[in-house]
Amino acid sequence: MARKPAEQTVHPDAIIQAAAAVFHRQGYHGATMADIAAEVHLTAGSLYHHFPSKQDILIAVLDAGLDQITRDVRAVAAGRADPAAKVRQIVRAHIRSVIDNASIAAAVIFESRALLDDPGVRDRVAARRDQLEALYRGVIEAGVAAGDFAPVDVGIFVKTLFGALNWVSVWYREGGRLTGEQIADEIAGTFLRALRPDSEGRGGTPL
Amino acid sequence: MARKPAEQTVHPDAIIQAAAAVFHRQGYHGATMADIAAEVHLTAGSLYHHFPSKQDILIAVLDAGLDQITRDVRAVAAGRADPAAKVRQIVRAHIRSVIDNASIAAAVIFESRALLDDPGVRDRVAARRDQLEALYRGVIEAGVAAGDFAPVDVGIFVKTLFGALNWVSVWYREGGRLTGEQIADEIAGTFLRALRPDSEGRGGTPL
DNA sequence: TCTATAATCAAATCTAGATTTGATTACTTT
DNA sequence: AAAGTAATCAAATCTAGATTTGATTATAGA
Repeated sequence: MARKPAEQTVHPDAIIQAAAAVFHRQGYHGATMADIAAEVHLTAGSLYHHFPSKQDILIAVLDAGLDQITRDVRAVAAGRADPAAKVRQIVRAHIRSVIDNASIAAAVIFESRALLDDPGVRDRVAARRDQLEALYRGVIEAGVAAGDFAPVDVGIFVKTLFGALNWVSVWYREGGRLTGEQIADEIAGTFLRALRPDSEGRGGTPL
Repeated sequence: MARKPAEQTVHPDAIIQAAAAVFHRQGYHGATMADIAAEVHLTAGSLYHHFPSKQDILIAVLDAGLDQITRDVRAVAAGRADPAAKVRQIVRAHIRSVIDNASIAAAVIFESRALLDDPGVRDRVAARRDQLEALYRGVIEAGVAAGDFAPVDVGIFVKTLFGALNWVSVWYREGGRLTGEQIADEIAGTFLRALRPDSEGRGGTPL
């Protein structure tokens, strides 16, 4: 009783998307292979033809999410806009990423913990996160060094920014009061104001 | 083969603490009743003498966490310091709460999702979160109304602040470069700078 | 067309782990 | 000290759900 020829063959990416959606809805542990399979009209067993295990599906989801955001942020960081513009662009990119791929982003943020046991995987994901954080740090440091930004504690500032941006995936709802763009601008504004050099300017090149 | 008389009788709070620690380490679903029991030198079955189910233990953990932070924040919000001082105090209280009870705080932030199914519980926890958020909102709104703060979008601002503060529980490590107090001050500083009324002051009572 | 391979499915395995059960013993009360 | 209650334990239940297994069939390539 087998079925489904070529046109119905499922692409791995479709499974990743489907899994992310189910993880988002029910959490990694709350998601069964059958749930994920149903999303792409397969049976649980068939998933093993595409991925060796449930955990590997999660890993694929996380990789996809980190790939995407890292690519976007890296592009901004590498550009030659001034620091303030870069911060604005990064915030936009981050939020766009969180909103456009809400499920995958949520997985990166909330489900990485599910891999806490496997040290190999855990470390790889952690490393990728650190790498992303480093991009942010670079931009802020450059701004501080140039005197464009107030002399904040860059480590704390970046983590603060990260938390605020990631948290968007917790509360953002399609069709809410503001668009993603507006939210991004509002948040970017908040952090850019926080970075304005002190008016009681002593030190740093004045604007 | 039973044991352990009075002195070894376990207080429910001890179980809550122990469970929070295990949840923190392994996540709710990754934590077994045996793990939690071991933490307080009991066997899995004995836990049922104190809590009707694993889920009820999680609920108790979440309640404890929300109780604590809500109490602290409410005290600040109700006080009559000026808005800026209140913001600083709230940030301190929130971070102290996150750091002093890292496990419980992490549970509130990350494991609430484990209750997504049970609508009754989910809604109750959500309501308590909203209630906490409302306290923050009130303080910011008062400051904006008084002209002490720039006219930010309060809804977004509060969520941004929330995200930043909660995220501390993700990265904070005992014995790190900065103390909790220092971290709180740095973060409070960031948000207070973001709230400074525009220097190009038009409208609002100048400082 | 014949054959190998890929993609599926239904049904069987297997296991971890939550919850129950039935003692057992310590403490408290009378 | 007898009786009742609270707190434990070890061992048994039970079930969900990940993973395996053994067919089955469509499509591609020879």
